[in-house]
Amino acid sequence: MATDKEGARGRRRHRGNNRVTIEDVAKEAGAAPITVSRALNTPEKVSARLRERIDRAVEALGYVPNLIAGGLASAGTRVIPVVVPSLSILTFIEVIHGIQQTLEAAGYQVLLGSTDFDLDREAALIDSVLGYSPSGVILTGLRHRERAAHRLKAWGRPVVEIMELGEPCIDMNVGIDNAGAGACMAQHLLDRGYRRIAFLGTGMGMARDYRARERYEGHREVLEAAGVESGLLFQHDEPSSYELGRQLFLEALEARPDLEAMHFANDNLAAGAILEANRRGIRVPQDIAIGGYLGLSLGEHLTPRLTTVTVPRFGMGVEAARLLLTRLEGRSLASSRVDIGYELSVREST
Amino acid sequence: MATDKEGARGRRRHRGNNRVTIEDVAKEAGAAPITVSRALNTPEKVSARLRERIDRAVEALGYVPNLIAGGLASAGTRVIPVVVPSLSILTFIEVIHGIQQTLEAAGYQVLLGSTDFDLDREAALIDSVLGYSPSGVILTGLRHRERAAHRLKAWGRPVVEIMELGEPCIDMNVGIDNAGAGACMAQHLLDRGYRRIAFLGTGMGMARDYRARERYEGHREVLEAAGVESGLLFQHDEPSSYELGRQLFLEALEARPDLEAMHFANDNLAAGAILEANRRGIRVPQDIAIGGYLGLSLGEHLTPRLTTVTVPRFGMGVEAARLLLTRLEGRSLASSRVDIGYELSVREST
DNA sequence: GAACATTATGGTAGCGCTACCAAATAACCC
DNA sequence: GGGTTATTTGGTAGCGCTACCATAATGTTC
Repeated sequence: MATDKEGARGRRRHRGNNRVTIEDVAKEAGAAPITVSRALNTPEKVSARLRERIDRAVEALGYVPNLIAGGLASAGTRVIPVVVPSLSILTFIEVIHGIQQTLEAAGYQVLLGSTDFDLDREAALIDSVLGYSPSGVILTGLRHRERAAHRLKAWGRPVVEIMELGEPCIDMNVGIDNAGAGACMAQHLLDRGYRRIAFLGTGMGMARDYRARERYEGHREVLEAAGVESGLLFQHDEPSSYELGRQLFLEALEARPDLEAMHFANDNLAAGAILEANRRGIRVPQDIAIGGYLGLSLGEHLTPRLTTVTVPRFGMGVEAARLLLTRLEGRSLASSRVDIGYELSVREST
Repeated sequence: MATDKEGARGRRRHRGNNRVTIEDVAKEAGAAPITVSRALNTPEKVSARLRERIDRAVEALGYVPNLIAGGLASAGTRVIPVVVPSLSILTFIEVIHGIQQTLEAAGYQVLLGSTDFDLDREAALIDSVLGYSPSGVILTGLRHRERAAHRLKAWGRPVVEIMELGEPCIDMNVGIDNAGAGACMAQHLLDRGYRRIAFLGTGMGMARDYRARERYEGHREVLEAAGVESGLLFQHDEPSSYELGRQLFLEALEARPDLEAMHFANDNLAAGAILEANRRGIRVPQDIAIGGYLGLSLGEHLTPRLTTVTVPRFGMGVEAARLLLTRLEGRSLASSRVDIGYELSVREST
């Protein structure tokens, strides 16, 4: 019964990809392949009776849709590439976590790409991932090669740029105001009565993390407006680490023994500094005050607890994913730009 | 001159996916699409002259291959799903980093999946990612639902199971000997002269991180063999954090004030404990010795520096990716099981 | 119950690429 | 030069699915 017409199974061309196809399910359920497709993708368009038969067939055969084929036919796989500068920076990881959790719950998969802060690699990576016909893309930052930005705009699907906020963006933008965050900590240090304040960071050349530079600019403007020495900057160009924080701390202390406060570009550096201060018996904040940026949980466990500007990294990922999903589901967007905000967490180190 | 036969461009069916296709390149270069395909995938099979013309056309038109179409035709996208239990655990992140860096250099993309330590979700996720016709798969651990393991075996492409070592594995296996690592630290603590030694961990029920349980078993056996109290176990079921380390530390101290050493299931917990000891003025290791597992860089910056069992997390990712690539490139494998090893890093906390 | 709107199913074609095989061309040998 | 063997190129078909349209079944209205 129901002999295979037109050549039968098994005459498959390529190396036996013996997976169950939609056709197998259709036969099993006594329906057309297209109807099976509908039953899976838009169940409300298939009668309950048939749908049930199809579901049973799917179950019985262990059918798993070939998303590649589906993607080719409908020009859109359920993949969202997320392109970040580095996977060794905890911040990006936490953002990715938020993105991944939100997207996976909605049936999308995250494709990971990292650029090592190189805009050319970013452009190449964008080209490459567009080859997967993704449903949308999430990028880090607002600065990209012209070619990449242009291609993404022409592409016409949802694109979210994260981490920073500004004009122009390709499509949607979720981030925080870096200059504001830098200014916020600087203002706090001033309010605390500190006057000789340094900024300590890393990779702040244009090539690497220019967001740290924006924070520095915000910091500098506040100090300048207050009529305080504003150009105290210590920086290296290696990736952030506890070790680098330690080094910056010692260097700054040696170069300017009169410093009252240190504003670190991130909590990793600040933590390295506090840990070194602990080791040397330097009292924080009595001898030197220390402020950070990020809100890593480590900060709350140091002695003294680290004063920092807390940024909802996970939340930023969730929000970016939500924006993307909203657009993918065709719902309209209240705003295509979301300021995720930050919060000054005053603790013991300042 | 060369008018478009058969209906011309622009009669494209779906929503104007106006990307440049291989056909456009072929026309531009005056060759057949299949030849363009060859020029890109197996350049050595195309004459230098033609290849150059094609390369120029690719450049001129900004052609980017549609990997979805290629994947459908040749049954294999250059995607490697990496399935881990959680993205909030630094260890997995570092492993993923190693994998990602190695695979991306070889032109593969990492597809990220997380299971939240749920084997059913893992099985569902495996089904789902197989729908992307990936070139291979990397999984965490050796324990999976029967259905998932069976499906992957039948699938016939490279599969690497990471993090732990053992039998049976689906295909290839890169990891470390957890029981051995636990025993190693226990032995060290004994060698140091400590006798009342506790193990402190988290999520060690079968459902969650059973690798920590294996370390505990290794630890216990060593203590038992030494004729020392061996069942001292403190554990919670929340995810690891500094905070949890702090709590476990205090609980253990209260329950057993006579403890001489604490063996933590990982460095996050151990660091939380040391930081709390710092805060309370409890001397480590004089009052209580503390050992960890992982080799996080934080450990080297604590006071005292943390004695730990260092595991090459990044290296494990690199090795897993290498194994996979070796198989994908058709080269033969020295061994399908790699013990990545660990190293006892004796520092100040024991 | 005829005329229409609505919903449920199926047929066909094609997404863009590459496996397979056939044809054309170049290279080589007595 | 005829015959043989490499090398280079092209034609065809189809990977598994879904967009689009056509048709069939059902419901609704007066």
